[in-house]
Amino acid sequence: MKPKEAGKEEIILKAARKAFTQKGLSGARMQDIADAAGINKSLVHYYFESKEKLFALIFEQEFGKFFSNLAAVISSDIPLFEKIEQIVLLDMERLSQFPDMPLFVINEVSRHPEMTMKRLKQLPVSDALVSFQKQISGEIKRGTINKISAEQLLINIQSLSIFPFVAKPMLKNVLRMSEKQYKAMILVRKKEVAGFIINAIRINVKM
Amino acid sequence: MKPKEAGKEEIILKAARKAFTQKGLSGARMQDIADAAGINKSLVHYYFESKEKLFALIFEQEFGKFFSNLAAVISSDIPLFEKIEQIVLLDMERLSQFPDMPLFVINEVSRHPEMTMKRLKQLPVSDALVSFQKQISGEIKRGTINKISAEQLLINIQSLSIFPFVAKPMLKNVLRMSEKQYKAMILVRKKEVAGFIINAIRINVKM
DNA sequence: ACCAAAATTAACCAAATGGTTAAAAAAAAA
DNA sequence: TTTTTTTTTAACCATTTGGTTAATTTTGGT
Repeated sequence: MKPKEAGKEEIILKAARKAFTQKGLSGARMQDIADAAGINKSLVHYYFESKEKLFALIFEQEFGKFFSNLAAVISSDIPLFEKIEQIVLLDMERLSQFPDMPLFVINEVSRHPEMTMKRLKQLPVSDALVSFQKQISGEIKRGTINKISAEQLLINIQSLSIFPFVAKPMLKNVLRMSEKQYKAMILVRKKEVAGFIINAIRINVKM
Repeated sequence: MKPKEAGKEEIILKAARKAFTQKGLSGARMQDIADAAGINKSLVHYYFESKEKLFALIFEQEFGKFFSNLAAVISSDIPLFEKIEQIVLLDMERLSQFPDMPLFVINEVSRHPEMTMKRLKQLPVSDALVSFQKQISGEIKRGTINKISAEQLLINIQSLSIFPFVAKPMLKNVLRMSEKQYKAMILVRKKEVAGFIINAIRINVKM
């Protein structure tokens, strides 16, 4: 019943994930991964062949997290403002759970754009954007929100959600925050970001 | 009058900057830098001693760009909405000029938070935030904007400005954008982001 | 108990890599 | 021109690193 014995593969993957997300592909060392997993380096190769293969595996997992459920929420059939709240909530939950995932994924995509194209192909985000655009155009016509494209709005939402996690050490240093203060700041964001976005696009009812 | 003969040091630095920003400290190769500069590898050491020293030099330069003028604008004595426009404009100009600077700096700060602490110490951003907070508190009391902390507002501004550059290849892939479309998207942002932020905090005058 | 298959390890290996050295070439000083 | 200093290079070197091999241990079936 110990948290141990999770299967060697799992243990190695866990160690590899930590190493790769922290130091990147070129910065991570197979020996370090083996040490962190408490096993011989050869065993890592025994299970995962090569560093590249292992990295690709980790990347695929992390990449999946990045967009999980996003397309579904974006194209779901709920009111716009509610939807914005949902997206932000989803993002924040995901990011709180995997704080160093986005920087890792962004780095890899930046360094090997071709390799990631494939995975992207089957991602329905771009399609979901179409229905999202329809909804937004409807609201604009109805005069409830200001003119904005679905693309720009989505980028704004993701920027406000993701950036504070990507730039965590930066923000902590520049704004002189302790870990506690940083977490508090994130908590405030969870509550305020959606409202911030909604305010930004909402047209106030004249009284 | 050719653009050549800019001094070997400059040439090396340029090649090093490209290598380090693209591949990171561990991913960049001294041999590649020498090749890109069209010189012998030993000459790189002759001028810059070690890889670490060279990297530190590049990092310092890039890091400087990240915050140049920011503190000054933040604590300047101009109306809030105007100031927001100024900050966004400053960010956008800077980022258009050095598109891969923020990801590079963020990565390095993430991987070596201690090392960067020093440079941060003398950065007056944190101080500038105090006067910025005063200005915001004033506006809130006057009932012109919604309640928000200077910290959160600044993070929002920087998120909306920086993230689209940090996540460029990501966005291009996910949203199926060509380089041309991406640039167009950035252009739109230059015009709209400040307004987006101002709308988000502004309290409409009742009629 | 015995044996075959799977798991695990220690010892190596070859290539890559940051760095050094000593000599040559170029530039500057005399 | 000669000498001295600076710049540049080719040849090495030591270490690191991803990966392999062969042997050992463990496991599971008979």
